[in-house]
Amino acid sequence: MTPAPTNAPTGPNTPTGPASAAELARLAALLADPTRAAFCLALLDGRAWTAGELAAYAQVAPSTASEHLTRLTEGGLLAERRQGRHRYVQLAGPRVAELLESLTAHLDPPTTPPRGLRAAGASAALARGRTCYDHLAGRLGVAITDAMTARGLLDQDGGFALTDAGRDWLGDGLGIGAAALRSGRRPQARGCLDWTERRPHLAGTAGARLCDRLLERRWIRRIGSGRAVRLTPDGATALHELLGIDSAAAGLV
Amino acid sequence: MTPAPTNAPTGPNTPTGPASAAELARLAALLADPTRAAFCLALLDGRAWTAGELAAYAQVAPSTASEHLTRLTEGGLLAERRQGRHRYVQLAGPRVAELLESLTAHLDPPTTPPRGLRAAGASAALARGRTCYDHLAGRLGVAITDAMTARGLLDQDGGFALTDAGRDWLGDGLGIGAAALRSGRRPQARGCLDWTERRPHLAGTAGARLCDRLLERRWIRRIGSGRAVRLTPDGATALHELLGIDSAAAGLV
DNA sequence: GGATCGTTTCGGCGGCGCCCGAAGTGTCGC
DNA sequence: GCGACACTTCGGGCGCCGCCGAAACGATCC
Repeated sequence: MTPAPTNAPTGPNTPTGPASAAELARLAALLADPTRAAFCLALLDGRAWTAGELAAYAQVAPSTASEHLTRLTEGGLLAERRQGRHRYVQLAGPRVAELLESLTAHLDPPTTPPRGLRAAGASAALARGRTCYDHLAGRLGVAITDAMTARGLLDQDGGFALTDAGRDWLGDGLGIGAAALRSGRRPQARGCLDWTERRPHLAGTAGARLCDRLLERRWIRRIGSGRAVRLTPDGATALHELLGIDSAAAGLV
Repeated sequence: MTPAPTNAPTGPNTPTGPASAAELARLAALLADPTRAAFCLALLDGRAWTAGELAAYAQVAPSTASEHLTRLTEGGLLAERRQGRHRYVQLAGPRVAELLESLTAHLDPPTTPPRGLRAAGASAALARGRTCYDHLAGRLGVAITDAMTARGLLDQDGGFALTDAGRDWLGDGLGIGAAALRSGRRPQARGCLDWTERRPHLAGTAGARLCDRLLERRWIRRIGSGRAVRLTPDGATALHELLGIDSAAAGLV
């Protein structure tokens, strides 16, 4: 007995669904081109790039890059700021960064390690620690997240949320008050899946403030102009005192 | 003084980034076609559709639908099951559903209300209550989420997580034990943004088990063959007893 | 003022991909 | 067995889109 198909053709292609298929397709099409995708991934470092930089990065003519940037901006994924003869663009906001994370998290295989000494060194630095839009990722981000969870500051069992103890810890230990954690509709804590570790690390406003604070206190520092960060000696001491993290054992240095 | 652009062209288009731009583009391209997007949105009801149903739904020839389904399946978004002369397809898993949610949540305007009596009636039923892949959405889903939060069963302040009280409540009140909530890497609680309410509702394994249980106990029932569900009189009573929800006032009936 | 640089607009080329109809394969009902 | 049905494969047509180079524009530097 094969059951006859019973699903109702509830509606046509036109806007009957949760959102019109046309809109979804239009959004997806923005990222469906390798060059535009490369732009967005580059901009995941959270900073503003000029049109020319992106063109060079993706190896296309400036005119081509210009057209792509216009599409991405009009599509709401990018925000632009004209300054003199430069066109600075960056991701339109945390929500766009989250969207890109969701998508990249679905890319099946962790990419194979790069060849070459220089590339390998840069890759290793990125794996140790980096920014992911506005929060920390890499082994550093995961280590902090794990330590916070182990100390009952973060709850990963029931989802991904700061505990009351976690909020106190951010306030007392790092001076990140409740006000700094409130920011519109953005969640305070959110899990962001890491592409090197394949494990979640702290994102949301708490993750962003934490990253800000660590940079302010010079516990971490940016390496060159990229998204990689390294732990300073002061930072290693502080993480040990605050969270009991052994930075050498965790492979953070 | 205009600062000179300082971002380093850290690498070419090739796989230097978090994930190769080509892979991201390939994934996005799967959803960049209106017909494929319509398929995926239809499949967000969590059930299996036949190829013919989807073709009729999206108003394309069977041959066209067949090709699209092959691409979506090979791309990892859909899972298929051949049964006799039918090809049943459904979303490949909760992660794909989450991906689609992330994308649809980014579609700017809540779609304008549909014209026509029949369409308006169906739309109103969907707004009252429906399934979203494997959990509850619409006013019903939001009302349950809000009530759980108000009663301290769910923590939305620090993120989105079940509290200890919440786990007890699921176990004692609904017979959903800790074992049922554990399911690989999937989070127990997760916020899913609603397209009608623009507010989060409970997803994750807890949301899925909760939906299962409500269907089992006949507290909710599917309307026809779509994704809309309605609250039964027994269900209204139970929700009032368990969560203090006034279903009439909440617009659930 | 003129030269330079970053960016934009335009034309044109090439290719991919979406679509359909027609024909073919396998399954089910009689 | 034969027809009906669901689906798939194949060719071919059409349109869109990404790419570039050339030329125009505006800001900056000298």
